[in-house]
Amino acid sequence: MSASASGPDETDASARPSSKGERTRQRIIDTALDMFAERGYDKTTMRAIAAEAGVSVGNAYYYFKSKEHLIQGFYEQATIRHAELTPTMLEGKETLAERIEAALLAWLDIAGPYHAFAGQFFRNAADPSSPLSPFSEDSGESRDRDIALYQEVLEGSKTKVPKDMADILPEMLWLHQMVVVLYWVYDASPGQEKSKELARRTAPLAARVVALSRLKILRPLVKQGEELVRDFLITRKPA
Amino acid sequence: MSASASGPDETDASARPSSKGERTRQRIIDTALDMFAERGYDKTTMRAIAAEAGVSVGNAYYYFKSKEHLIQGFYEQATIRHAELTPTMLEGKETLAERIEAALLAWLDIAGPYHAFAGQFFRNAADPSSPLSPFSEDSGESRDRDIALYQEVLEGSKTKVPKDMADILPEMLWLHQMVVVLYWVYDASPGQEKSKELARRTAPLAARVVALSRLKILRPLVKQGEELVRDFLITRKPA
DNA sequence: ATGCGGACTTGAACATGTTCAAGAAGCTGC
DNA sequence: GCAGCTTCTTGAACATGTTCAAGTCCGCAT
Repeated sequence: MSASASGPDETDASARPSSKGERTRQRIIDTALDMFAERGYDKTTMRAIAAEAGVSVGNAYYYFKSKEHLIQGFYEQATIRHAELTPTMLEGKETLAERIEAALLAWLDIAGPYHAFAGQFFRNAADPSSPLSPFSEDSGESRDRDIALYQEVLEGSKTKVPKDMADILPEMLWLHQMVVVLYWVYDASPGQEKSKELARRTAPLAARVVALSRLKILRPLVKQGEELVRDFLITRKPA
Repeated sequence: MSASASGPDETDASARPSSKGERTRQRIIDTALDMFAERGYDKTTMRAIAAEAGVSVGNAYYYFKSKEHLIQGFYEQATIRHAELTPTMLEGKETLAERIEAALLAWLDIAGPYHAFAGQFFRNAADPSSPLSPFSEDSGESRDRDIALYQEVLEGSKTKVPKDMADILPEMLWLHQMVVVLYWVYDASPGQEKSKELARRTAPLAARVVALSRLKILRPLVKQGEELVRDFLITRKPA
């Protein structure tokens, strides 16, 4: 939409992997993420990032529309690593509960080092008008990658899933993860242990809910819930 | 905690209703909220607020630690009006579903005019380190007022509530409201009609869940869910 | 090689949230 | 009324995200 005439193609970060510009871009974002992790988001000024990366302030803005946009790198990196790490952790896990737990804990492990600045990160992500919101279109790629991961979580398990729920379930498990992430962001316990405990305790609950959803008495409820999710959550345009 | 030596008592906004300072404070926040509603949060500069309110910039900072803190006024005002408006709308409503719906719609009505800047508001509220977060201690008063309101919603209905759930239910309904609010913040439909529809459709679902929670098959699930909420959500210190 | 067009880079200038040292105004006990 | 204390007010100075007009560099067609 606002991909104005100037500036490199921002939607495809891996355009020409080693053109001069691409290297500069990489250097800037690497520096930025390092500094964010080290001193926090707010304490890291654009001037400092530029200086450390050996470019001018204006140059940083040539590649990233705003300071917020630098954060998108974090989100992207995190979901990629999540997608890499989870399958390993899923091996040998057969029950749905175990698998959900594994996926959640994998996320917490990956995000752990960034907890210190997660709050500031999250503040920006929560602004719907920001391209960083997990619900925004710009984050679609990262989000879809993460949702697909939960499809794997489901498919490998022995739990039978009602047909009509099958295709909204990954999205719901992703939502479950978002809730855990939300809690994590607010979690002040040492090492964010409480978040891990939350993951360990909600995972079997979620699995049980899935299993129970087949009960006859619950059918109407489940049906309505399913329609609700379909109407309000899944707003993918027809490809 | 950070209530430093200088500055007026910020925790009790209604200290001395008509002292000079209190009037100035009031003038500033009224002006600010008006301007926020009119041109949005980011577009409203502290300088503009100060000018419009007829004070200096520094003076605004004497009463409000930061621009963000001006928003707390919004949250506070909203919950107060919510508490005022809802009882009227509850009159004559007997089913739990109707009552939940009424409470939700009341909130949406009140917040409606501020939707334009709700995103920016929300961004700040989502930062856990910000005193504005609905989960933060500073917002406790407003939040508790809102939770208490859901107690009323419950008490007036004919639905029987399992004993052990009775005292966590208001908190859960408040959470339900938070979800609707979250959706509302992201809602781009004209007049935020979709949010209202969401309220209308989730209200009966919530009510039904409450009713079904008495089923024997669901007892263990409900029990665990209840403990979960108790352990992770309700962190009130012993009075 | 030369020149041209676009990709890339610069840093000063700007806008705006925030701080602070200084002062004005109001109050209280004498 | 006055001294002294607190509350309140000021506006200039500062920090930092962002913009922009002007350059520099690079690859390619001629």
